[in-house]
Amino acid sequence: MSRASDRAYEKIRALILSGELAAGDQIGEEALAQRCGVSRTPVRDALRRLESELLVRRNETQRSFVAEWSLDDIADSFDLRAILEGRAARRAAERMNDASLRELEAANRKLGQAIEMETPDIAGFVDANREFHDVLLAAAASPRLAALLTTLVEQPIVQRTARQYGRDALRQSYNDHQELLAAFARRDGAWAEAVMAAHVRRAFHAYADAQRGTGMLDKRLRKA
Amino acid sequence: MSRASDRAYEKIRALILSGELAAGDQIGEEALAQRCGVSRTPVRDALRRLESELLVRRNETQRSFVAEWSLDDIADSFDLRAILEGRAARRAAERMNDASLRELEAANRKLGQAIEMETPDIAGFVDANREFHDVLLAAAASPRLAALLTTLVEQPIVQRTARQYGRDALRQSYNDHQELLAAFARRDGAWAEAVMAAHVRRAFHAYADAQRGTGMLDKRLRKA
DNA sequence: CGGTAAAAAATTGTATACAAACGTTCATTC
DNA sequence: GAATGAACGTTTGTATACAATTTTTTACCG
Repeated sequence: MSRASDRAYEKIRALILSGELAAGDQIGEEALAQRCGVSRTPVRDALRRLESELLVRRNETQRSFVAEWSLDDIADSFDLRAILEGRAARRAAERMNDASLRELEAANRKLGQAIEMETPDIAGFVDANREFHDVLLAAAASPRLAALLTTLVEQPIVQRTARQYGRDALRQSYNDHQELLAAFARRDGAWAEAVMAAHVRRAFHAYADAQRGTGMLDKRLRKA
Repeated sequence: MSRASDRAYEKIRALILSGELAAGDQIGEEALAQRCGVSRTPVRDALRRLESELLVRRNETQRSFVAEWSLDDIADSFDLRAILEGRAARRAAERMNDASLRELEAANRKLGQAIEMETPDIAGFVDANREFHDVLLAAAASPRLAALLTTLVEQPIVQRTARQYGRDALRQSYNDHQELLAAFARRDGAWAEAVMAAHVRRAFHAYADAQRGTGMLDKRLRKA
């Protein structure tokens, strides 16, 4: 998409994920347009996108609000990710070729290096992790699966999760990926699916535990 | 959404699904605006929605084309539906309450009546079928699952599939639903999931067989 | 006071004008 | 004749004005 539209999307998304726009807040198009330095037209585009990603919700009369994610919502989201990423892993295993396999190995080597530094390089970890999952998704060769996962996987949540990880948890992620590689090398779809499902579910509990600790969860839906 | 925007959406969607806009055709915003009797603004909204439903594709330079669905694409779509509707059935079974159960029974009674008329009432069948699946989806209590399935289930494809069904296939659908009801009554999520997955996969093969028969499939992607 | 209705303010939807990007054609050069 | 590029027409992106709708305020009546 185009410049102004993208800028608005990124900016609004950042405002929401940083908490500057709090869950439940009403968001007016005009106000956002000024904050982003563009007109309402690209802001409307951006809001549509964010709505389809469930970061923004609209009430029955078309007003927009920052979506409120309860623990149930987050559980719901991870639940679907576990299924769909599991299926992606299965399909990838069944279709794996040597070139993709080498890319995945390289990505996980990078991931391994990031976590074994004196102090773990979380940015490097997240980066390598995304690369791994992207190559995997491409190997799964399902445009719809890719589209669904893209809207489902909130990179900021991945980041927050990763930042909660201690070195042990980071190593476990590395090991999961290594096991996935083994499953891929053997073209064992069922194995890959099971490993991936466990991988995502573990991430969910890490995230939920951390959130419970910080008391960051939304208490209750307000009237919109 | 609002009047002009909805009108454009419905109209364009109808043009695509009826084949008046053929797969691979480029679609200009201005031309569509005139055909729909609205300005480009609501047409752009509509195109965004259709793009997210994968009925419209955009090339790297933002021109829009009617998406081309190969048999692989249709298989991909049904594959995801089988997984997600299966998961919905499982969740519904685990959360089933008496009120929803009675609604589902009523919907399937209606479905049964529609297919047992002298000549089967396909419209009635499709209607009751949608009602059944809607209640089920509500009972599954997963907003994300609901959102994903809504974009995935192309009602026109459901309709085309149903029109291909003979009375036997229609009765099999009825029986599947009855079995789902039994699984729901026992709160047996695994049973419900398995029945639903089979139900959707059967629908896929019915659709694919019919398409192969009519030679309606897109041969190959053209250059965009 | 409490409640209702009308008016005012705020917000979103649509149309239109113009700007930017893209694709095509045609002339020029080698 | 093939390749390059400049000019033109087409298509999409953005801003803005105005229309339609919704929310809030205010004034009035019971």
